[in-house]
Formats: sequence, C-alpha cells, structure tokens
Amino acid sequence: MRISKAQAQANRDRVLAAAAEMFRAHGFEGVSVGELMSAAGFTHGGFYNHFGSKEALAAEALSAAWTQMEAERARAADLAQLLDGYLSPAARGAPGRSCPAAALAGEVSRGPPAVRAAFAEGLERMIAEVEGGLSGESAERRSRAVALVSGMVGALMLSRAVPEASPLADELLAATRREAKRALL
Amino acid sequence: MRISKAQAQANRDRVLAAAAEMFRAHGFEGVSVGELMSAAGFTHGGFYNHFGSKEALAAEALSAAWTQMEAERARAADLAQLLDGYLSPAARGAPGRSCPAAALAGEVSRGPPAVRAAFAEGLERMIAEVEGGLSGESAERRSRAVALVSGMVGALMLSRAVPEASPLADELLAATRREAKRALL
DNA sequence: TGTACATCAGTGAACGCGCGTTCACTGATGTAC
DNA sequence: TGTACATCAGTGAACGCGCGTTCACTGATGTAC
Repeated sequence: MRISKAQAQANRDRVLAAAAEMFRAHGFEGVSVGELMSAAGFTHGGFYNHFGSKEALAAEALSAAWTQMEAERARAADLAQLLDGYLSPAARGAPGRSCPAAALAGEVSRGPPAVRAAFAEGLERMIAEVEGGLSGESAERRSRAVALVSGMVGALMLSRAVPEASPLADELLAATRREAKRALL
Repeated sequence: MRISKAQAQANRDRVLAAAAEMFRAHGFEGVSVGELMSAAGFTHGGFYNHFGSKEALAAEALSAAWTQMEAERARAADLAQLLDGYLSPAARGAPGRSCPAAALAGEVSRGPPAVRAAFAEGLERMIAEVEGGLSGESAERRSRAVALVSGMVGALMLSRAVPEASPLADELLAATRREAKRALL
C-alpha cells in the first residue's frame, strides 16, 4: 500500500534514528538490515526504497549520530561539565546514545571512504568545540584540543573493553577526567 | 597423515601468530577461520584440532598480540621514545603489528568475557610500563599513566579512522606526542 | 630391536544458518485530464 | 470537483553466498608387547 510523502519521510527518519543508535550499541556488523527495519517497525524488504545499501546507511547514520551528540554537548555549560558527562559511568553504559567515535572508530578504520569522511567531519566539530572551551594561545589551543579529544575517546573505549564493573573500568574514566581538568587550570 | 608432536605444536603456533596479526589488521569478524588457516598454510578443517572455537582463538590471539607488543616496547629506551614509536605513521600503517588495544578495543567491548579479560590483562601491563617511565609521587603517577595510555590508544585509533593521508590523521598523532611530552617534563 | 595396532593432525566435502539484496505483488496516494 | 491511471512504500518469499563447525577419511607417528 502506497503511503503519503510525509509519512514515507517520517518512516525513513525512524529507520535512520534506529540505525544511529543500534550501530553505536552493537557495531555496523553487529546489526542486520532485518533487525534494523524490525526495530523501526517495518519488514526488511522496504529498506531499499530508502537507502541504496547497508553501507550507504552506515555513513548517513554516523552523521546522524554525530548531530545527535552535538545537541547533547550543547547542554554542558563549560569544558569541565562536558568532560564529566562524556566520561561518566552513564555514558559508558549507554553506547547507543553517546559518542560515535568511542563506539565505532575501530570499524570505521576498516570501512569505506564515505564512512570515514562522515566520521572525520563529526570529529572535527568535536575538536572545534573542545578548543572553544580552552584558554591560551591559538596554535597551542588546537594541539591541546586534539590531544584532549584523543584522551576522552580512548578512555571511554578502553573503559568499555575492560571487564564490566572492574576497578580498571572506573579508573580509566576517572584518570582522564582528573588529568584533563588539571591541564585546564 | 599424522604429524610429530613437535611439528603439531609448531603448526599451532603458526596459526596463532597469523591470528594475532590478522585479527589486529582486519578485526575478529573481518577474518574467517578459512582465511586464517590458509594464511598459516593449512586447510580449514584442521582448525578444531588446535582450538575449541574461533572465539577461544580470539582470546588466545589477543594475549599473543600483547606479548608481542611488549617485546616491541622493550626496545624503547625511555617514555619519549616509546611515545614516538607508538604514535608514528609507521605504527598507524601497520595495525597488524602494533597495539592490540588501538586495533581491537571496539570489538572487544562487544565481545565475550574471556576476550575482555585477556584485553584487560595486557592493558594493565602497558599501564604499568608507562607508569614506570614517569617521575613524581606514586598515586599521582598511576593516574597520569592511565590517562596517558588512554590518550595514546585514542590518538592511534582516531588517526586510523579518519581518511588516509588527511592532515587530521597526522595531527592526531602529533598532538598527543607533543602534549604528552610536555606533561613529562 | 622389531612388529602390530591405536592415535590423531591434516584434508576436503558437507551441514545448517544468517546475511544483504532482489523481486513480484498490493493497494493507497499522487497526478493528468 | 470527479474519474482513470500511474506511481511507489511496504510486504514477505526467494536468491546466492560466506560463515563456523562437523565429519569420514588418510596415513605417518606413537605405543604396547
């Protein structure tokens, strides 16, 4: 049965939103087209009415995830607050709703150019935002922002890779929070 | 045809070494049992004479990769040299022969407990080694080492995820090298 | 030391399964007149 | 405004394929006597 254009667009958005969350939670390879469509409330066959391939969706979902994360970041008053949110146990336990880089960097590094480009675009915006929260001379700020973002992403990833509820898992988050704040002052 | 015990052990080691490299280069899911055995010079059927499952091999190969990386690290005279090697374009281009954490953290975070345990064990040794290269008061050293390792792993991963040969790819490596060395002094 | 037999590493065909993608079909929506 | 027809989003069966794993078989190695 055909559907109104507005409804079709809304349905497409539902699939994209499900992908942005599920890909972060389980990885690109950990989610099938069928699971994705089913989570959005459809059967798998209609997928190709909206997206050219699973790979094309991956790039688009990655961009959507970055956009969503920017809205989240905008709620932090300053860099210290952003750090506390980013490196929190809550973020650790909700990969589907937190940083795309921490969730997907590994798969992206083995992925197609379109996905890598979407990844880099969002990462650049995150670096720019962190840089905006730093004080000091300009060239030095950029370098510090890049290193800080690397530390944030690395800490969150490692914290998730280590056995759940191990002391090291918490230590990985706490150490970067502490050292980063020390450097901010 | 049956084979001598020594030969069988050597063959098992060949498979394990191939796995330690190929898993890092292409991810656990990016390498099939058949490809693995073929790279080691065998047909796929014999795999289960040596390993209980692909998953069991993953845990063992991860440990092997960490051990190999420790031998590599031992060649650095001090922390600055270790940083330069770890965050080099050469390491970036050879994931199969560099840090298991930077190559596999994402998949490990969605993996079984045995794999996560093997991951954490190697990571703890890396942290301890970095801590040994730091000066200052003890409790503070540990925290700095944990944050430093997070930054190193994050920078290498991100550098690989971003489009090849982009300025950002080099910048990610350079910024953490620079900021980490500044903090060492 | 020599002989007979059990063991088991490696081979390659076969298995069941889930995957991404295709396709004929349906019927409400959009459009031409 | 009403009518006839083309369009196309969603459905569900079907496709070809590669995967992890199993299995019967081979024949050199290891072992018991």
